[in-house]
Amino acid sequence: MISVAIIDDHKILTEGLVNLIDESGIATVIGVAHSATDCRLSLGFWKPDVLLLDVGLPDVSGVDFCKEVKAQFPKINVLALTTHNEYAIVRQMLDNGASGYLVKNAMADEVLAGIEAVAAGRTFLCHEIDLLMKRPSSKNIWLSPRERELLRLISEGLTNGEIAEQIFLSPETIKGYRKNLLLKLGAKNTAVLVKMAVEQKLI
Amino acid sequence: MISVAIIDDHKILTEGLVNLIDESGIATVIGVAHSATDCRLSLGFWKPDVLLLDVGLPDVSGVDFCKEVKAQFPKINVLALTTHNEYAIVRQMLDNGASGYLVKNAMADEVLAGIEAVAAGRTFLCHEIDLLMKRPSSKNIWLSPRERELLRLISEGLTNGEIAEQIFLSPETIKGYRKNLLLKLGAKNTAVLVKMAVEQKLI
DNA sequence: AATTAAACCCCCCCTTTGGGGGGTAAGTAC
DNA sequence: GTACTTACCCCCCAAAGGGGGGGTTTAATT
Repeated sequence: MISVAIIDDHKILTEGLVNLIDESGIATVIGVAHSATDCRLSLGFWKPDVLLLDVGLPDVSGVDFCKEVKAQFPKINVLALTTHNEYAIVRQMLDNGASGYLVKNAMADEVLAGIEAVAAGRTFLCHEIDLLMKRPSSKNIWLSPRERELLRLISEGLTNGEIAEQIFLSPETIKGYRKNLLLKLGAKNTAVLVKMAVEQKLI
Repeated sequence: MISVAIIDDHKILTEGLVNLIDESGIATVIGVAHSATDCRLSLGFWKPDVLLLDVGLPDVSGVDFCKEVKAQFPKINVLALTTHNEYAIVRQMLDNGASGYLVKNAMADEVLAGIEAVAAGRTFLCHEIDLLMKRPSSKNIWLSPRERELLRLISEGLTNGEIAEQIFLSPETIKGYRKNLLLKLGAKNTAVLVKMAVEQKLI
């Protein structure tokens, strides 16, 4: 029997999930938390095989929390369960050690299949995310850490000069990054750049 | 007994909701749809007292769908149930005829209280949204239709000249709107303006 | 009926920033 | 060895944005 812990702030959803999993016969829910803080207190005690993790937690980002969990309990297999279907989020979760990724409108059987797969040490992506990750790479934008930092500063409204001051570079270098970001994202100008950054959760 | 229809693409959530409502004794679920298209086909037949409506539907915006439903079936009381906690979304839903608004991490009893209230013709906001709507109005930004249109065009990367051409105004007028938007949203420049627009769902 | 508020529209001047076009070069990961 | 990241530099001009100044129409409040 696979032991599962759930962390999600949507109480109605977790209730449904507990039912679904407990009645499946393949797994059993040994704990539910509604925030990362709650979870931290109990996780070491629960020691679940699989952790169903929402990305939109109220207190910390699920992306960061995944990293934290994997660092502390490498044996726990994290299965992301979220509404986000953006490449950047999936990619970050997987990079941070998640074993699988489900979108919340997935079918119930995909949840069970995902739990089984990650418990067995395999990776699992639900159908929608599998398609997403296999798209032509031109649509799946990935930025270097430095580029993400620049994009964040640009989105906050800093000018090239202000950014240069803040990260100790020449304004000309910042300009270079800016050009590159526009090119990479295919954005016409800063407005589109920022829109894409927020919409695609690049920052 | 209050009759309730649910429209939400998160299948696990709807299952939980059906249980919750049916077991409450105050209401009964007479139909579930996973998209607006599905719902349109059945709504006239179901004729529910209350429609639990998700805003993030896969096919159309819940905001638009609410308007559509209220136009066709004014007697159905729409209760929004969604993850969005942005002022602009709540405001639009209420303007489009919704009787209540719940965020998805609300407690189960708030869902039932909401159903009871809107079925009785009252309006209902869950605690979190009630607080949100009562914030000092400086934090709850509301734009005129024209301003929203301008903001949309700016976010799409059009220059003042291009916008002027498209909506048959002088570029100077566009400039005026731009200034006003920056002032109204307290944004330093276009980058911040666009970021706020996307994050606060103003467009 | 008069006032007010808000949305809506237009014009001037001026400075800073953004963005298009070229480059170069070190470090490191595959 | 070659591809990627990070880092830096030049010129040029169109656009954004800060500061003024006008004005109309429409709806609500007094």
